[in-house]
Amino acid sequence: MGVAGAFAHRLLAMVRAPKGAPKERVIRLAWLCISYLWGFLAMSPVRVRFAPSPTGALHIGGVRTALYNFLLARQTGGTMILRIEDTDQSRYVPGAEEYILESLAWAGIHIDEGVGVGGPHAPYRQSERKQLYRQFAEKLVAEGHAYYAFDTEAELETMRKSLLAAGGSTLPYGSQTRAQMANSLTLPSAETSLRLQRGDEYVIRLKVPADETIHLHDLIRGDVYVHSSQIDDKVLMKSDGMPTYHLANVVDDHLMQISHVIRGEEWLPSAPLHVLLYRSLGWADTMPQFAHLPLLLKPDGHGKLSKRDADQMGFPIFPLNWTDPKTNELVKGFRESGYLPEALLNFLAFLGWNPGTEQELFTLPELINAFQLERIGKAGARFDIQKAKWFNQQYLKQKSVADLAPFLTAELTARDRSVSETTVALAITILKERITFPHELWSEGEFLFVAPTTFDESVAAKKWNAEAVAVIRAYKDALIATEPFTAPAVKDVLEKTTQALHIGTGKILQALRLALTGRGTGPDLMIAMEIIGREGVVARLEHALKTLTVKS
RNA sequence: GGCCCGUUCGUCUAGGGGUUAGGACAUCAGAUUUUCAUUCUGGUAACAGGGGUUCGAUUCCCCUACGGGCUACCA
Repeated sequence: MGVAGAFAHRLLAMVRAPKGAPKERVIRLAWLCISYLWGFLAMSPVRVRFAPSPTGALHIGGVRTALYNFLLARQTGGTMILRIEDTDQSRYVPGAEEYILESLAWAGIHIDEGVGVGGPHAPYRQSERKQLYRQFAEKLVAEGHAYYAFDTEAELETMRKSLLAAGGSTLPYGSQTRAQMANSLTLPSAETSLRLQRGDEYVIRLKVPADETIHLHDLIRGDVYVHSSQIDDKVLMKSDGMPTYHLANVVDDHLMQISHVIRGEEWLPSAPLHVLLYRSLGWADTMPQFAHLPLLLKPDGHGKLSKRDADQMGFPIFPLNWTDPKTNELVKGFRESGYLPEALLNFLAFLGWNPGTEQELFTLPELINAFQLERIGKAGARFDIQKAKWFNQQYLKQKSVADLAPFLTAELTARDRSVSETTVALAITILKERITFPHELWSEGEFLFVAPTTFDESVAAKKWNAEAVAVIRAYKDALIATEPFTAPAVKDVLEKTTQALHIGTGKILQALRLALTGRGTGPDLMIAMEIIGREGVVARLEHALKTLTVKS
């Protein structure tokens, strides 16, 4: 619909345009048709997956990967699949899967099919698909594309060392070295079957061709070529009976009819291996398209953003709070730090992608509409929290008073304070323009409801002088009789008081603020006074006059 | 070390053979706000370097430098 509309619009614009010779126009028209036809083809429903492994908290780069997958799925009316890649039992972390599910739900990245929702290709947890992978691995062995290998870790280590000693650039296990190792290619077949029957530990390795250039077309990076001598005979099935990522990933993507593999750049080096696997399994013609995303880098640009950066850098990198089950250490999440999911998504979308226009604020539907894989950049993007904060502020500003009210009322009820709805609404109105996070409603606005117990020393030293004291003393007396006690009335009285004393209002305003709030800065003071109310204002002024002393 | 990918203001990026190299965040200054914040206006600020190709290169090609990724029976 959107595409058709845009097409019609441009067509119309072109026909109307007086510019260009007729012939030129025809060419341009043809071009336009071709490009939109291409666009339609690219818009055909897509099946994409987000496939994290439950080894800890999902980090923010993973959320971005999920987001890009999701955007493409929604844009094309396609399907977003969640697959859990839990083939490494030793790295499994309890709670991680639930964490992933909850994070995606919070972010608004909806899963159509997969863990948590089910679907036609269930199960979606790789540990539960174990038997499937074995079948394909055995098939590869039977067809000569893979082989059994019996080498122990120690033997592999020895090989590695000897290669290194020889000045080796050769892979530890590949076409150059496999002939010297203990595997079904070198051992007599009787020996192989004996070992297999006996229950010796073994792995299944892919037999990578010796001399071939493997081509890979990446939607983001273009054509990538890797020589097969650079790829080692990767383990497909581990000795514990589990597949490695490479096998499980390719098998599942094929079986689940994935059309686009959108994942981090760290997978680019093994992508040619995956191409080889698709070929060996006879699935070359239905191989998905690849798009390898630029990485999210640490703020200093050195290294990819990692879990360790979380609290060292002073900003979250996990979507939600995460308590490490081993260390019991709590790491704060974006949600708990006050980031709004729509702001985080908007920020994340722009880390490595942009629409090519000058619009920066995008709702989710707008992102879905504007997103294009082709417009994803190639270079790694540093993670800069400043911009995330700005996005958050923008989205927070758009929130209604009703949306924000709970943040304030929760704090108030926690303190057994009951405040009228209109007062809360008034407080939010003056506070919301100044804050970046919802919790700042309280940190910035607490004084509206609770009298200050301390005063900012530096402000007092600068602003609390004889003039201020004179004005505040007179003002306090005048306020006792002020009726009604509203912002305009209170302002009027203040102006009259200062005029009578021949002192500029501006000169004493900060002292007044200090007396009322304990601080030198804050929201509109007159409205604040209305919220505090006559009784509170007078009491606070009296307290301040007693407590603060004029320093000469 | 080897292989792969990359490099436009401090950061995210637009652009692309001839542009005053555009925007946003951050920063600085001014205006508004009788304070601060918000808002508005303006400023500082970038094509990594060297060779080609070309009338012309930031844009295309090569090399170098730098950065990143991978190099596990981890994903």
